[in-house]
Amino acid sequence: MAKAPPADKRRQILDAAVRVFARQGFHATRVSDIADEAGVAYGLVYHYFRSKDEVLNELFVERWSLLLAAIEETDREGETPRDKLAAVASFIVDSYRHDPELMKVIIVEVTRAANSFGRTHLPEIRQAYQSIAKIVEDGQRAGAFRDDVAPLFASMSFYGAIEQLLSGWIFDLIPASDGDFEQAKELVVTTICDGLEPR
Amino acid sequence: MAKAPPADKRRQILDAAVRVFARQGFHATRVSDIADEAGVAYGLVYHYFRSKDEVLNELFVERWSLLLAAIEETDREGETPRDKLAAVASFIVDSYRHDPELMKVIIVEVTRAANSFGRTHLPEIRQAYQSIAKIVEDGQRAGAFRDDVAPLFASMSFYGAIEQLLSGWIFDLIPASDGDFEQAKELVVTTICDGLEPR
DNA sequence: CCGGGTCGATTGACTGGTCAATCAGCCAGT
DNA sequence: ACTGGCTGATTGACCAGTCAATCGACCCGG
Repeated sequence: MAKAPPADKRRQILDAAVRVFARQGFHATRVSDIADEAGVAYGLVYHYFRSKDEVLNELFVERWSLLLAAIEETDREGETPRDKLAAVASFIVDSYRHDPELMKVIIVEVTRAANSFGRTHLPEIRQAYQSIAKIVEDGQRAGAFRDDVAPLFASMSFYGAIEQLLSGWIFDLIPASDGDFEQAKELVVTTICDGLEPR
Repeated sequence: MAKAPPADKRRQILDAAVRVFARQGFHATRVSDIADEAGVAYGLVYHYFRSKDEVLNELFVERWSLLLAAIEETDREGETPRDKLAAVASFIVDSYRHDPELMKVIIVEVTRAANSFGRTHLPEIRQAYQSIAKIVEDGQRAGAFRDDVAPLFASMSFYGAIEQLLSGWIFDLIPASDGDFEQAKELVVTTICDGLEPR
């Protein structure tokens, strides 16, 4: 059997945590729930992580750094500002489509929990808003967008609109077929960009 | 001293709870914190409320019913769909300007905590989205808005954009002068409405 | 080829601290 | 003296985090 499966218990614990956090919420899950879901002893969670918080931490940082990287790459490679915003919206929506449980945890327990857990990560979250704001600002400089709105405000609205749609899917408030995902992307980009067009 | 001040202890407790919840977050506040802040004995909180949850409950219901009423009145009295959406945006932003602590609690602890506490209130929250969606739908029927977007999606984006701006103010991510409040209202209404205009 | 030694991974019973909620009674006003 | 708003010490449950013990892979010397 060679080395056999290393079984990477650490990963196993993280994946289990996503499932349990998504199902019960962070506060309502006991560390033992994570261990049980992972099929692992209670203490092992503490072998790999300093605390329950650190598990969520790790999940957030892993995912959010991908988002930040994606936004910045988009900014570098994209053609028009509208294209860039469309790519960002697409990335976020597709992230949800690809792994709804993880995105649910990120959004519900971190991004939208800025008062409790999310407070620690405000800088990283802010970074995303600012990267998007930069896209808007460049668009203004290039004359593609009207320049009488603060880029950061536009960025917050844009991100907020997307996140609200994700919330709608997460809590079954709006339909979630493939067509719906595409329609949502288009809606957000169109409304924001048309609204930002020079008068 | 006549009847003296009835001192309405119940109200006193609710007001204190707003301050403490805003400062520390719902989970991090102990019932004794509320009692202390209200200058009242621990047990009295339980004289007026069945549980700590019920205190937050009460705060949310009080405020949210005002919002629902405002949206529906706007819908009845407003002229154009755009006017109606502008009035809704204005109401929400002014609610924050008038009582930031209360709005912080409502948003952070209920509206954006749909996984824990907010779950109970999903129906009422959903009701707001649907009332806004109705405004959009009427606009579509009247030919003021393009009709190839689901009204509920537009409604969610609209509300999400506003709520994100409130979050930005709550957590000091964006400037909050009177001018900023007005600019934000205008931004949200303009972008959403222009984006919804028939092509 | 075997005994035994090392060390990290793994286990789960246990502890300490935290709070929500209770309840037995106090006292001011009538 | 009775009633009901009011008091705050107490209790009981819960759970994050600790830790002492076991396991098992691998190595080394005889």
